[in-house]
Amino acid sequence: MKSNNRNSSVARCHHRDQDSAFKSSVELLKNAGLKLTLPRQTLLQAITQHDGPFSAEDIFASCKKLSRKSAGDLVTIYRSLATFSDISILTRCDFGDGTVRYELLEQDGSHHHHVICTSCKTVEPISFCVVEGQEQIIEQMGYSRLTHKLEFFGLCPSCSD
Amino acid sequence: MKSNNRNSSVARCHHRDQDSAFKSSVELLKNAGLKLTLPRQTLLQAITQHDGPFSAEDIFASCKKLSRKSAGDLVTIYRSLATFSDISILTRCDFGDGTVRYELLEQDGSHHHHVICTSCKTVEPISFCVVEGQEQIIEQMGYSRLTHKLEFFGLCPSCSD
DNA sequence: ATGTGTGCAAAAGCTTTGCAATAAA
DNA sequence: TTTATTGCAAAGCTTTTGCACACAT
Repeated sequence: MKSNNRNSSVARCHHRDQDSAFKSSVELLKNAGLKLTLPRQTLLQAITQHDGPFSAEDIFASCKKLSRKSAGDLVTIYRSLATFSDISILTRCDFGDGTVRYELLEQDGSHHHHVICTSCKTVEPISFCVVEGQEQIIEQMGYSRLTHKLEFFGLCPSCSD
Repeated sequence: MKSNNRNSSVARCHHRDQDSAFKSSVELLKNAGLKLTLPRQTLLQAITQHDGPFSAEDIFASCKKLSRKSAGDLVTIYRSLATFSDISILTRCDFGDGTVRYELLEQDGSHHHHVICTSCKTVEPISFCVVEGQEQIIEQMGYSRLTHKLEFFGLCPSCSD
C-alpha cells in the first residue's frame, strides 16, 4: 500500500490517530448498545491499524496476526463488519471485483475516493471530490438522502512504465 | 424503469435506435472475428431492446421471452456478456449489491452515470459528468489509462414521499 | 473441415443463515 | 440473569470451469 511509504514522524503521528480511532470506535459501539466482545476488540484494533480498504479475509488475516486466539471466526468477522458499517464505524467500498471491502469512516464527516491500479491493485486515496455539486442537482430532481460511490481505475506510476 | 414512461413518438424513435444498436453490435462482433450464433443473436436483440443496466439473470429472462428455444443457456449468457464487454459492445456497471450488471455502451464514446433508489431500486441515468477533470489531475500524478465508476444512491422522488 | 461456441454438470468463490453454546452487561 | 454474540456447519447466490458435442464460417 502506497501510504506505507512514510517517514517515522508521520508514522508516530499515525499511531496517535490509530489510538483515537480505536477509542472513538469503541465509543460508537457502546453508544449503539452493543457489546465489546473479545473478537470485536481484536477486529477494531486490526481495523484502526489498517490503512485503506480491506476485505473480510484481509482483516481476518490481520486479526490472526494480532492474536491467534481472540481473532474470532471468519463468520464473526463478516457479521461484525456489517454491524460496524450499520453504526458508521465503517463504510463499504466496492471495486467491482466480486469482493466487498470496508474502510474506516472518517469521523469528521469527510470522505475520499480511490484510484485502483488495474495491474498491481495498489489503492491510493484521492483527497479531492467534485461530486457534491452533482448531488445538489440530483436533489433538485426530487431525490433525497444522497450518497455516491466514485472509484478511479488505471495504471499506477510504477505499472505505467 | 423510469425511462419506459414515454409517449409513442419517443417509443418509435426508440425502435430505430434499437435497430441501429443491434446492427452496430453485430458489426463489432464480426469485426472481432467472432461468430454470430443463434444464442448471441437473441442476446443482442434482448440487450438492444433493454433499457438500462441488467444482470445476467435479467437478460436471460428477456431472451427466453424473445424465443424459448434460442435463448441459450445461462452459462452462455455469462460467457457472452463477458465477450461483449471485451469488444466494447457492453460496459460493466456495479451497484455494489453482489450482482454484476452490464449496459449497452454508447458508440459515440459518451458515457453516463446512474442514480439508484435505495428503496425501490429504480435506476435513472444521469447525463452530466464532472469527473473527467479529476482524471486529468490523477494523470498528473503519474497514472494512465484512467476510467472511473460513479454511482449515486438515494431515495427517488416516489420513495421520498 | 476447422476451430469457435454451446450445453450440461459440477466446482468455486464469497457471503449468509440456523442453532446450540458462550460470554458481556 | 438475560440478552447479545459467537462458532460451527451447512446452505445460498452468483459466477466460472471442464469437456464432449454442435455449429458457423
